[in-house]
Amino acid sequence: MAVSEGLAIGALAKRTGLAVSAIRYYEAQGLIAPWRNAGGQRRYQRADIRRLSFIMIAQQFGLSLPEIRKVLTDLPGNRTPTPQDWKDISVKLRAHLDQRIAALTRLRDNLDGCIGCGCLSLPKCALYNPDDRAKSKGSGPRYLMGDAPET
Amino acid sequence: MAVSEGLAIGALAKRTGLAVSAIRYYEAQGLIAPWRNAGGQRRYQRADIRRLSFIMIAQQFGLSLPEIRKVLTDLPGNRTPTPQDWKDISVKLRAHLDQRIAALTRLRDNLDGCIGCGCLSLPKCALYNPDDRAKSKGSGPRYLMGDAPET
DNA sequence: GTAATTTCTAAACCTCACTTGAGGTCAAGG
DNA sequence: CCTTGACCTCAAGTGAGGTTTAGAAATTAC
Repeated sequence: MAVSEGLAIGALAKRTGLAVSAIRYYEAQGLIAPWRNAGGQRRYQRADIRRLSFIMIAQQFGLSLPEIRKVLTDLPGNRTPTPQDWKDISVKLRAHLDQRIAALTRLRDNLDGCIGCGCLSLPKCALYNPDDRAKSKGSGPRYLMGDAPET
Repeated sequence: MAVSEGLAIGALAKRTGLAVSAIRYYEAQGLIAPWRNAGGQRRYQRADIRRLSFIMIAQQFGLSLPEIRKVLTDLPGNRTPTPQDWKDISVKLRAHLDQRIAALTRLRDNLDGCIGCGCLSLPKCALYNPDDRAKSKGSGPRYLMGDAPET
């Protein structure tokens, strides 16, 4: 057993905590690219542990798999990320996360306004914030009130 | 035309900005309960405008439809919510939202730690936060790293 | 040299929050 | 009365992010 024949998918799954099926799914989505051994089984580099960890973290940050793929493939030559690459990516993620926090905080403040004023008419309050929603889910027009005709 | 024959579904849709299909879907999910007129068509109360607005807002706050149903059916007697009811509900939503903001903020701070230390090993950093994720999606075990054996 | 374990593929299935389509009925205006 | 538009039901489709299943082949452990 040569030292560097790579990890089998099950080993990688144990290392990352992901399901084997999920790793194969990520491959189908173009997020990771193992090679095959003589028997046709997938083999992974050590760096792929980090790659998968990054995927999980980025998901927590609210990125979709296509978005994550873009971040990863934007690396020059689609290389295995260097330490500096990870730093750069992290900075981008931070911006993403800051945005989400800001959006939620705005939402909370608006709700506070509603509670405070006791107007009871939630829909007439400050919660006219189509942006976060309209973009967040892909399908169908879902704008948030905003045009109640003269009652 | 008697004054209080209620709103038809299309009128309600215009008032709320929701699609007609969405309103019917909410009914199927037990979130709203119109009555039927002689011809079998749905008729809604005025209060249902508020009910739907509430549903949309709660969704922005990250509640699923089953969760929203629970909030609504927890009202004593499943009555049409009073002003005080809406206030109480809003307070609960605020708590929910505060939690999410706190979780994201924690996440961001942890990421900052990773960037700062330049350790490059994101998975070994402070991002061991299975909670938000493990509960957020219903199916399958998905814990977040945490057990990389002696590499 | 078996036996047990892993891995392989492909396709089907799952949840969530809806939308769309087919085929048919109801309500309102002229 | 007749048309038009709104409404009805039920089934199936969508997209994200996977899991499950089944049968076969490869690998590992004893």
